[in-house]
Amino acid sequence: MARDLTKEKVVNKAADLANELGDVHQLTLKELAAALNIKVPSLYNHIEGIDGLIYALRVHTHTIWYENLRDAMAGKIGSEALWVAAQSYRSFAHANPGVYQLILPAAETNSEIDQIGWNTISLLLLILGSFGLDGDEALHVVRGFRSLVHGFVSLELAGGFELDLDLDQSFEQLFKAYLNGLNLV
Amino acid sequence: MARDLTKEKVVNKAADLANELGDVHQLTLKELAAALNIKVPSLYNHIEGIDGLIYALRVHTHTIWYENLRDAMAGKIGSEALWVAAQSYRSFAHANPGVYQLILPAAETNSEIDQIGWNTISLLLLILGSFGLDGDEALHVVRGFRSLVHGFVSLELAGGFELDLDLDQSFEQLFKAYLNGLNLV
DNA sequence: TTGACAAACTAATAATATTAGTTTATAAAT
DNA sequence: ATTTATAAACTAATATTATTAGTTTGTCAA
Repeated sequence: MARDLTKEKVVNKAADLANELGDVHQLTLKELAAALNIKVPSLYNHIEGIDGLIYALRVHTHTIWYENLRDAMAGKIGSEALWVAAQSYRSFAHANPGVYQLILPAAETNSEIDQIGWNTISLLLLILGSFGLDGDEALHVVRGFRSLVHGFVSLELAGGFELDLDLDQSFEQLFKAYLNGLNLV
Repeated sequence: MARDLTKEKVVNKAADLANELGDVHQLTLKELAAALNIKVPSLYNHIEGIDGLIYALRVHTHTIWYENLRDAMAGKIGSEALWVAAQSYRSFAHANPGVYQLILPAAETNSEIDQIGWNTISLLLLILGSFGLDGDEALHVVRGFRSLVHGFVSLELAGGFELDLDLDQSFEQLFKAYLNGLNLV
């Protein structure tokens, strides 16, 4: 039959559906196949079952995450670049609520995904270098940065901040306090 | 037959198995029933299917989380109390890697779980009050505290910090920098 | 001793994922 | 133009897990 369906289209559709559902693990092959107007077993021509789909979505998510950050930071320097990175990370999560969680490493480590993740971290190290931070010191700060942003964003997505209190303000205050505490203002 | 099996025992066993597996969503009723030496349908005498089990595990996790924090903070004041809270939170996650994620709110909000969660947050507000922090200012700081600790801990549990760089040191540095930035040292 | 009940059981059904084997449309080669 | 190879669809069958229905059995209290 050879329609014009490709693995990329399957993965993109899966990402869209996951984002609509708000959680990638609620997506079923049944629903994905229906959205593509094919039968479930036909999916296996493009992906290796549900595990293969999740793996492909991991790669997809890491890729757009990296590209997002890279583009947002282009031309920015110093603490402004770090703040832009934090905001871009958060926007990325808002735009991809269903697959966002896939940027957490999975049990099976893999060089392809590790590579993209490392590219992303390298972007951050580059900025820190412009502050004169390097070596272990910079690595500790990158861990701090990731923790703080990931923590805020995942609590936010899960609906963990219930009170009627401005989220943008909470985020900015957290981030600025951390930078301030590192004397990187 | 009326054996001495109770809902509490079922939930505790499920938590143990989830922690062994490292992820509560990998636990099956099949495995749980086998561990309790009963057949799968017999589980329904104690829990309402897998959704009911997860719900009960949510309550369980929130409860031990709260008790853990409360006990750790007893008698502590000021910034030491905050640091103890952060460490206790992290230890809690280490000891409960499989169910830890259940402290994130679920889609369906519920007064029972909300209540325990609120108790936990109240503990933190109490300490902040001793710094003279209250109102919206304190609530922003609680959000920051939760974000930072949750982010670090979930990245750590997922294996997100791959490099051979001391984790305790990264955590302490992140936390202290935040406090420092808030001028709460 | 009997009767009620809770909690176990077996058997059957449903939903999803996966595998096996078949058909068909397209595109290249004769 | 016809044939042939192949990729990608399909149907049918199987496996796994969860759930429901209906039955049996052990315990406790009347």
